[in-house]
Amino acid sequence: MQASAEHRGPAASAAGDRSVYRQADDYDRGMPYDPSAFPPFAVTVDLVVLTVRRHSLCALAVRRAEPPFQGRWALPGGFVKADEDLAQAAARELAEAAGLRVHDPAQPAQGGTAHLEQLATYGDPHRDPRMRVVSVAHLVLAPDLPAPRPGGDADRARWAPVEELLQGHDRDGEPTPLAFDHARILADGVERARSKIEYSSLATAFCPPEFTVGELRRVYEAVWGVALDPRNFHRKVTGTPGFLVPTGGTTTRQGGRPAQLFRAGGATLLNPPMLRPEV
Amino acid sequence: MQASAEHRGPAASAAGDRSVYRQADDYDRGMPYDPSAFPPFAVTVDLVVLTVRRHSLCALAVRRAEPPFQGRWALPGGFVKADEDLAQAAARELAEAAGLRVHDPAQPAQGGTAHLEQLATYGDPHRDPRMRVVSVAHLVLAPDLPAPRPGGDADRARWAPVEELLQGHDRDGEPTPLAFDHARILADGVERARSKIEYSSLATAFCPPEFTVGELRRVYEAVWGVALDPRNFHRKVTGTPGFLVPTGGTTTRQGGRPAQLFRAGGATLLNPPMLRPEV
DNA sequence: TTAATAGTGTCTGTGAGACAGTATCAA
DNA sequence: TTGATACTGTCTCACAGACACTATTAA
Repeated sequence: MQASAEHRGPAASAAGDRSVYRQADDYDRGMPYDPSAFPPFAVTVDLVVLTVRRHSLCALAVRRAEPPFQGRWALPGGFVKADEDLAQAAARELAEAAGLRVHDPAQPAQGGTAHLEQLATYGDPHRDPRMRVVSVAHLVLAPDLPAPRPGGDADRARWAPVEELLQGHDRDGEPTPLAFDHARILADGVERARSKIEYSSLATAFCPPEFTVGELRRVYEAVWGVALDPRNFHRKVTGTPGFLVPTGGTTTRQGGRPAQLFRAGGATLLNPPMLRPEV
Repeated sequence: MQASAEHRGPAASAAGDRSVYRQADDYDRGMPYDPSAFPPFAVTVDLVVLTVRRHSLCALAVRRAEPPFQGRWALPGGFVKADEDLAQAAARELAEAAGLRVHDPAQPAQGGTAHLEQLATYGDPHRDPRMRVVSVAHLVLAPDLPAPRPGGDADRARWAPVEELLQGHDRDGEPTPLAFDHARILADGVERARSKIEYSSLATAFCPPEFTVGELRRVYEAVWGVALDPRNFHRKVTGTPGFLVPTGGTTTRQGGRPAQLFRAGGATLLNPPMLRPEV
C-alpha cells in the first residue's frame, strides 16, 4: 500500500527555486513549446475513506515512513500517473491502500464495493514543504470490512474515529495530529458525507449488501452523531419509493424480533430528504 | 484579459513523450530529488461565471485566438502561478477576464462583488490535445454588470445564455460549441448553482446591493427556468430569519406599487430550504 | 380608468416529530 | 419470565401550494 505522495523522497524544493523556470506568460505569448515554460506541479490524489465501525464514523489513516511528518498519521494517497484520469488514480490508490473496489457509478451499491466521488482540490503553495503539490482529494464511503486489515501491516494503517483524527489526539490523550493539511481535507470529507446522506441514498454505501432498517438507522446515527427515533425512521425509509427493496429474507443478527432484509433500491436522490435533527 | 490556459502556445505534446520522464515510483522509493521524477502537469483554473441578464441565466464565454479550437468559444481561465493559491489564481483570472472583485467570504454579498467557490477538477489525460493539463474549475456568481463590457473587446468575450452554450448553437442555429470539455464544466457549474440557491442565500449574489423581493424572485425563476408564485415566494423569503434585511427604502423601478428594498442578511444557510418546483 | 407589481390572509394537504402500543425473537 | 429489537398507528404542528383579496404606483 502507499501513503500520500507527499510522504517520500528527499526534502529538496522545486517551487522555491523559480528562477530556473520560464514564466507561464511566455507560453501564453506563443513562444516555442518547452516543458519548463509553465510552473511545474506534482498532482496527487488523497483519499478520505470513511466507514462505520462499532457505532462510530471512522477514517482510514496510514503512518508516514519518511520525512517530513515522519511517523505521523496521514490520509492514503499517491501520484497521478501520466496516462491516468483522476478518478482512475483514486480507484487505484484505494485498491492499493484498502483492497477496496469501486461501484459502477451507474448501479446502486453492490456488495463489498465502495462509493467514490471527487471531494475538492487543495493547492496551497506551501502545503508540502518540499515542492508544489496539488492534491485532488476524493471521498470514499465503504462498508465495514471484517477481514481485509489494510495491507496486512496493521501498524502502518488503521481505522480511527474521525473525532480522534480531527482533534489531534486519541482517547488516552496521546497526540495523533494528521500530516500536512489532511485534517482540513478529512473535515471537508466528513462534512460532505454528513450532508450527502440527507438527500441521497448514499448511506447504503456504508452497509453490507443486505441490511435491516435498524442497521441503516445506526449508520445515520453514527455519521451524524445523533439518536434517531426508530419508529419515525422506519416509517420514513420504507415509505420513500426506490430507497429500499425487500429481499424477502430476515435476520436476527441484531437480537430481538427478526428484521426484514433490504437491498439498496434504484433511487439515488431522496425527495423529501432525510432531516438531520438539531436544526 | 486571458482565455483558458489551453488556448495558447504551439501544439507540441509533452504527455505524449513520456519516455523522457522517470516514473513517479522512483520518487516513491526515495531516490534523490529530480524535478522530472514525477509526471509533469500544467495546472490551470477555469471559470464558470454566471449572471442573470434579461430574465435568463448567462455565462461568460471568451473566443479562442489560437489553436486548438481556434475561433471557438471557451470558458475564461489561465495558469496557476508558482506562488499562488488556487482561489487566488481564480480571483486574479476573474479580475482580468471580467473586471470583477470577489466577496470577502466572511461577509454576505457586498455591492458589485462576486461570490467565488471551487467547483471541481478536470484531469482527463486527453482533455487538452497538446499536453497534460489539470484544470481546477471555479464557480462565480455575479450581479448583472451594466457597464463593464468584459475587456472592452466585445468581440472576444460575451455573456451567452447557458442553454445556448450547452446546446452548442445559438437561437439562429449557428453552431457555437465550447472548446475542450468546457461544456461539461459549464453544465456542472450550472447544476451546482441551481441546487445551491435552494438551501443557501447565494441567490442574492446575482442581485445588486439593494434589491426587491420581486427582483430576487426573478433570479430564482431565471436560474431554475420556472415560474414561482409571487405571493408564496414573498411570504417565504420575508419569513426566513436572517435572509433579507430591509433597508427602509423603496423603489418603483419594476413598475407598479413601490416595493421595499432589502440587503442580503447574515444567514448563509436557509432552513427550511427554498423548494424547487416540478418534484 | 387600466395595467402592472407589491403585499396580506386563508384554506388544505403533506409530512416530520412525539409517543402509545403490539409482535417476535434470545437468554 | 425479562429484555431486546421490529413494526404499526395516531395525534399535532409546521409549512408549502393554491388562490382570493387589497394597496399603490404609472400611463
